[in-house]
Amino acid sequence: MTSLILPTASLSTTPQSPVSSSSSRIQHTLTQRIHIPPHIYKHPAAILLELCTSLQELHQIIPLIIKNGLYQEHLFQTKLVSLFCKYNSLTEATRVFEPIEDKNDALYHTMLKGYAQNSSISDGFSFFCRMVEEGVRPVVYNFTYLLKGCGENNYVKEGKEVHAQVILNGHEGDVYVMTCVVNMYAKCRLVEDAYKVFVRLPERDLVCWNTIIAGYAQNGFAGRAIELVAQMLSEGLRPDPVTVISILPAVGNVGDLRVGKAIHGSVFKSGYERHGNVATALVDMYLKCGCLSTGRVIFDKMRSKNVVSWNIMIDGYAQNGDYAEALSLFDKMLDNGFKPTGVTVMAALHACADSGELTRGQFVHSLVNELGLKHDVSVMNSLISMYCKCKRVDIAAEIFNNMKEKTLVSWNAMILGYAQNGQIINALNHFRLMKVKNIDPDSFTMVSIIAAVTELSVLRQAKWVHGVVTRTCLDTNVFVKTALVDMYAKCGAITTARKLFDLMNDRHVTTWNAMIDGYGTHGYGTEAIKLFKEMEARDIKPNNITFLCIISACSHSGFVEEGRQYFYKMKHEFKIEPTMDHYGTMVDLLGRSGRLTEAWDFIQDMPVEPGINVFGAMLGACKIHKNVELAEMAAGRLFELNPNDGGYYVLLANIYVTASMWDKVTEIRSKMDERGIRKTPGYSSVELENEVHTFYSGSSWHSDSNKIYNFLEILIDKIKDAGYAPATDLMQDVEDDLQEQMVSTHSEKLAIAFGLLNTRPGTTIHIRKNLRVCGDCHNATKYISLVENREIIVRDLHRFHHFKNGICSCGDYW
DNA sequence: CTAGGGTTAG
Repeated sequence: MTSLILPTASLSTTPQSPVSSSSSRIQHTLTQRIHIPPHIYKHPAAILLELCTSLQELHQIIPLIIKNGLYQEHLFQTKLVSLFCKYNSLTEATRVFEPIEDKNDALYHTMLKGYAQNSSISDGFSFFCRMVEEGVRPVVYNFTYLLKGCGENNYVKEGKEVHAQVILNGHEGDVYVMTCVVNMYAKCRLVEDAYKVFVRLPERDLVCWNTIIAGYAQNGFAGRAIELVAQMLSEGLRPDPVTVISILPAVGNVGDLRVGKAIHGSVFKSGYERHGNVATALVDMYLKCGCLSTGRVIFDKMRSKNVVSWNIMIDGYAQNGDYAEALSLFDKMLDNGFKPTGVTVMAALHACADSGELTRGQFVHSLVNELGLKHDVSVMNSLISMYCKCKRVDIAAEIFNNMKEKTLVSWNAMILGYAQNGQIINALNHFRLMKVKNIDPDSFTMVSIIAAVTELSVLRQAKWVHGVVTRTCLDTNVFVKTALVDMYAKCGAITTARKLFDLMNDRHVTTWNAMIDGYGTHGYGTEAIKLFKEMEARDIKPNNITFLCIISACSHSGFVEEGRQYFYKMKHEFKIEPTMDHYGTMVDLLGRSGRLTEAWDFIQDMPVEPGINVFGAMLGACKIHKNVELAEMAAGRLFELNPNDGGYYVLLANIYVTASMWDKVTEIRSKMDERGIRKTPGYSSVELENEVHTFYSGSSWHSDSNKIYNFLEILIDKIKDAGYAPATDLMQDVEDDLQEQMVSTHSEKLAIAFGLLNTRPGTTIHIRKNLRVCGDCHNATKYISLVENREIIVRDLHRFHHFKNGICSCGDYW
């Protein structure tokens, strides 16, 4: 970095010594003034250079220059340096530049421009220093290149240095270079410093006003930018298209439709709406303000749409969830012969991902290769996300592994993909791999990792990830903290979750949702309602998820009236349209409490076609309350919608079992055999010493199998003495004692026995089950918690059961 | 060589 420091002493004296003392310099100055004869500047080679458009063409022209003996001419040398710089070939430019013996000022200035625009900032600075040392006096526009480079690369220290040099060289009053200084500070996010320079300018023209306005707009100070536009108007300056294009994105970002419309009006009056980029900026503003149709009208009217206009429109639809329209517009863009850019492809992939359109996603993927966007990391990251969202983590992983240049975003996309597709081990392994490769995680990484651990629901891992978050200082991020609250709640540590929640001073709606849902799934309905009321008291606006959580919490606690009120409140007070999940939860609320006909009527009154989850909730309620008639009706509709889910067949069969309708049971079982539908095998897992042990019903593969079965036998005798009666009414043609033996080896019981055997007395046992806990196991676990004096927390498919002193937090209501 | 400001984004 020291090479970037400018030679202040020699420079500051430059204004006082207009001509360098070196004698060769005097000669150079003289040659510069030599008149260039027309046979040189009108030579066909000179004209060809003027028309040159690419590096290849330039290479073809050079032999012509040499053949005609023009290579030594200053005009050609300068032009060659300039063109090589323009086509990004700095090595060739220096190859022309260095051997020249009598370099004139123009040559130095050209070379400097090349370094400043195409190379690293330090190269630009080094060359500047060299130029000064070799006696060339810097001219004012030399500083503009350097300032631009500082701004683009966030080089604050160097930028300030150039600012000082500009003043030392007496250019303080030059509005051109001072505008560059203003721009440099604004680009370095020091917009207040930019403003200080701006206000001290002796004269302020439209361009420098535009610069400071854009500066505030780009740094997130939309209001201030709008204010400055007003001030500019009051000083008698009329905005031009650049002013409009600078201010509109800021207006869009804050969603100030009123100001946006006012600008639209003035644009219309001045006739700027014919300016393609102004129209594009207007479309963008309307889309960001959520006015899709207005944006579309302007877009459709545009005569000269460019790629950016298409990109904005496509992305606007994708962002607003209208994936079909986004993709149809993408097709239209291709039909109109536009070449998609990386941004287009990312918007299209976003639409494919969120609508699960794998086939179209793969089509876009093929375009990526055709368009030569394979080396655009952002595009590749979008491909990874698309494949993950479309559940093809395998393809995503292949892309990820083949990427030469991975960014943090690539890692985040891959880890999130693994976490969301249940590949927890892969997610954690990639997190470890990141560390090996010395890539520091950010808040996005941590949210994904926390989600993965939440899926595991192992308290030990939860504490580990919490530790990582603290050590990496990412525990200040709201999203990370919210994920932690959710994680602790889902790991059964509801008290820890609440402690973290209370420690937060910057909660997001999702934070409240996580906590309310945590209470709900643990059966703490009263706490959930209390929290909702606190939200209201603090004027925090609930969203549709909040209502889903609170109604579900009411359902789990049997608060039917309260649940109904929240549903009403959501629709009428908060004007939130219920989703299918809300309807499902309402059916669950009514059905669970025994109001079966009411639940059925609720389904009939739904304004939309009921989905699978709605009939699923109905069927579940029929199982609890033993209603065969309604169960058959719900199941009929359910099998029409989803004929291949084994779980619902088993549920109906069990309803028949309870009603002793054995012929119906046989009928269902043979139907399942016919259609090749199988029940998901149930399993329970328990964590021990950093290892997760999984048990299936009646399984004996565990190395401690004998010990577990012996212990379980003693345990069941013990709870029988306490009053436990095993369920023996589950099958028709099986003897009671055999049935008892079958239920006694359910996976939950094996996992609990294993947990008790391997933990110290008094330790809480955490069990995870992939299905809903069965009635007999629920009953047995209550007794076990009593006789063993242990707290047992079972997380099943839908909720948590906290067993303590012979009772369960669900109040036998699940 | 002969200067300064603007639009889309995971």
